[in-house]
Amino acid sequence: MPTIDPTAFSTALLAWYDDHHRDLPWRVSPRDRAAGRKPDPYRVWLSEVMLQQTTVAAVKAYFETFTRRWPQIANLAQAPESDVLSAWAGLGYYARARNLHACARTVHAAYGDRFPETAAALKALPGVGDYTSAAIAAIAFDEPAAVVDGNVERVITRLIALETPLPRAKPQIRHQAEQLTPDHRPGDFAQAMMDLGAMICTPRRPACGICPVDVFCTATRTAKAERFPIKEKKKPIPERSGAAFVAFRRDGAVFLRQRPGSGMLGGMSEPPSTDWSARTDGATGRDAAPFSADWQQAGTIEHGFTHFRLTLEVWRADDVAEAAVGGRVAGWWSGPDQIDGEALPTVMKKVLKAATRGRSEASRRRKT
DNA sequence: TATACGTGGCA
DNA sequence: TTGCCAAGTAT
Repeated sequence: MPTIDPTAFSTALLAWYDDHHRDLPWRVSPRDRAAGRKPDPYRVWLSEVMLQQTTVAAVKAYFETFTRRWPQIANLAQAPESDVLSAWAGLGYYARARNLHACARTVHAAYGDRFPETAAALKALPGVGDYTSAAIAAIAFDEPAAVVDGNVERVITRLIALETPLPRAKPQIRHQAEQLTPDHRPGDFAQAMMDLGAMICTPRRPACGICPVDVFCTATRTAKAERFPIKEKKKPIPERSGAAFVAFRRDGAVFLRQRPGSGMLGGMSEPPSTDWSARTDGATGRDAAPFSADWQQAGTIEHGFTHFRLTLEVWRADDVAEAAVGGRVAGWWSGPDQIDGEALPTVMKKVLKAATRGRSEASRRRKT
C-alpha cells in the first residue's frame, strides 16, 4: 500500500480549503478562525446531529428554525419534547430529535450549559457517537480527533484504492484517517475533507481533474476513482401495508394520537392507524377502524422507508362527533390553526393530504 | 456484527 | 420507476 505524507497532504488540502470552502450557517470561516473566532459548540453539535445521514440542503432551513427559536442550549433544554419533535418533523430519523433533547437536558443540568470538550466525554452524550464526538471535539475544541464520515470514507478508499468492501473496510479507513489528521487546524482539516467529498471527490463523476490532492491519490492514477468505495451488496427491501383512519370533526379538526415513544416514528403524531405488517396479511379495510364512523375510501399512499416500502389504505370520515371516539382512543382534535404545529412525519402528511383531497371532493359533491 | 431507523433528490 | 445516496447512532 502506498504511503501518504501526512504533512504534505494536510498542507495541500488546507490551502485548497482556505480558497474554496463552503460558507455554511453553522461554520466559522477559516479566515475568521485564524483570527481567533471560535465556533459555538452548541451550533456545531446541533448542525452535526442534523447532518447525520441528511443532506446540507435539507438541514439549512431546520438549523435556521432551531437556532432562532432556541438560541442557546438552555432554551432547548427547557422546551417540551413535543415542541422539539414538531420542529424536527420532516427531517427524519426521529430518534435524533429525542436524543437531541435528552442531550440538551444533560448538558444543561449536569454540565452547567457547557459541552464537555473531549471526544471521549462527548461520546457519552445521547445521540453523539464516534463521528459526531470527533467532529465537535475537532471543530469546536481543536482536538486532533479523526473525523470519519461517509465523505472521508469515500476520499480515503480512493486515496489508497482500497479493494476491501464497506463496512469491513472501516478499521483500515479509520487507521488511515488517524494517520492523516494533523495537530494543527484539525477542525478545518475535518471540514476540508468533507468539502472535498462534497464538491470534488463526489460519489458519481468525481472531478479528479481539479482535485487539490490528486498527487496523493492511487485511484485516480490506476483506475477509475468512481469504483470506490466498494460496498457489500444490499438486501432487497420488503413491502408492508396497513390502513390509516382520518376523522374530521364538523369544524375541520382532525383526530390525532401520539405514537409510542420509541421505535418507528417514535413520539410523533399520526391519525389512528393499524400496525404495518407483511403485504399479504396487512390488516386493512374499515373493519380495522379504531372507532365507529361513516368511513369512506380515500385512496392509498405509498412511502419508502430505509428498510421497507409501505402502502397505506387511507380512510376518511366526515362530521365525526367527539362522542364517537368516546375515549376508545387516546388522542386529540387538531384544528386547522394547529395542524401545522403538529409533529407529523412526512408519511402522515401524505395520509392527511389524501384524506383532505377526498373530503374536499365529497364536500363539493354535496353542494352540487 | 447486523439491523432498525426517514426523507428528498438525482440518474 | 427504481435504486442509490447524504456529515450515523443505538442496540
